[in-house]
Amino acid sequence: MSTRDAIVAAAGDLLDEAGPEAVTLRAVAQRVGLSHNAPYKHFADKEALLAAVATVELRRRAEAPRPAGGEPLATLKRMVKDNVRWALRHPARFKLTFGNWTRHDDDLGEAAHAARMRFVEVVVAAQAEGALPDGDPERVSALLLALGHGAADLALGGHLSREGKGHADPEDLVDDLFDLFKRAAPRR
Amino acid sequence: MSTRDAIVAAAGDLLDEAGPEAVTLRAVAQRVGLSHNAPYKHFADKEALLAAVATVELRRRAEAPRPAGGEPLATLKRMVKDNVRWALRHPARFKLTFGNWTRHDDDLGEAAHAARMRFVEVVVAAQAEGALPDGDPERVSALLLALGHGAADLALGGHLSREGKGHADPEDLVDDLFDLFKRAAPRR
DNA sequence: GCTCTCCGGTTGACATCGTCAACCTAGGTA
DNA sequence: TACCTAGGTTGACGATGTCAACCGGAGAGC
Repeated sequence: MSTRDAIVAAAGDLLDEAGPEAVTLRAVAQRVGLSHNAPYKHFADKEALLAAVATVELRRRAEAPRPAGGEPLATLKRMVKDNVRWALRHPARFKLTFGNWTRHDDDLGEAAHAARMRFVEVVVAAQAEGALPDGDPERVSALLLALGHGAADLALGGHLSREGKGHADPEDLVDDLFDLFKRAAPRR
Repeated sequence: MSTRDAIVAAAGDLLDEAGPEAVTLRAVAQRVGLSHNAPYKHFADKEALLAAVATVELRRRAEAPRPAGGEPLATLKRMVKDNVRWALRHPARFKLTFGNWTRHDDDLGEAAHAARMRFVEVVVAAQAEGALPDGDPERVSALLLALGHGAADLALGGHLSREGKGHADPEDLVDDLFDLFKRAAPRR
């Protein structure tokens, strides 16, 4: 593993273990056993390092093998719920990945695009079965991703309904959306 | 206007004009014409000040009068799109409001609850007309809010489909969701 | 074999930021 | 009159991102 990769990994670990505010260049460098300025030999600045962390995270999630069997619609639902669960389990990585980038990063953009494309493929398959409305598959895919993203983000902020009456888990909202699809499907 | 309110307003203005990283306690204090430590006489720490900014923002949005006429479903769609447009026009305020709160703030929690309740009311009306599926109105409302939130957040991060083929505005996704509602409505 | 040049590393400094402690002062209260 | 307190000030501190300067060693070119 290159030193650069070690720095990225250390930053990711720190993120998980101690939250975003603990991810300081000095702490990262120390964890790798280097001096506080070593990261600057591999990254232009802190944001570039964080972009690398987000990129490996997106790639890891996109490259994980999917059990391709079963109905496309069920697979799709599983994928969206997977996204939601990932966000809830690793809030810091989730918020970093989809967070505040002040510059464009080519690698990150490409990794994000690849991750999206995995959804589009399954949407196409589901449309072929008549299980999803026709229309641009990228747009249908965006609808799914947006709902999952929003549900997870609101849940993390405590902005879903309070406990008790009317309380909704983010995964429940995914179920609701897929129920809508079923009831609106071209062939039922 | 109390000094406290002036500080909150100054922080909000800075947020709009120069982005989140420009909102430093010193800059806020200077804009109000006070010394760099004056905010501590009104807020426990920076996060408490930011929570106050988010609270007034939520209250302002919740208290804005709605043109109550027309079909509830159309009103609802307008409200969701309003949220999306607000997020796109004021990304910093949007991200602050729904962002990373490490502590609970009573005022902020209540303001957020009130804002949600405005949606629930309209959902109830739409359900009474059969324009929305039955089921817990808070949960249907959460579905709407989550989609709008997710669509706006992804759009801000450039995570919706690229320009050109398959490109989807966040408002388009709201339209798509309401189309689903129409096709799945109990009475069409 | 000698020299030169980078690549990756180090040390030290700097401005800025959030925060704390101490002090000050005017106005209301006992 | 004496006192307390709300709101303000100054000055300091440690942490952080970043910059500049230095440094050693592995190759490339002669």
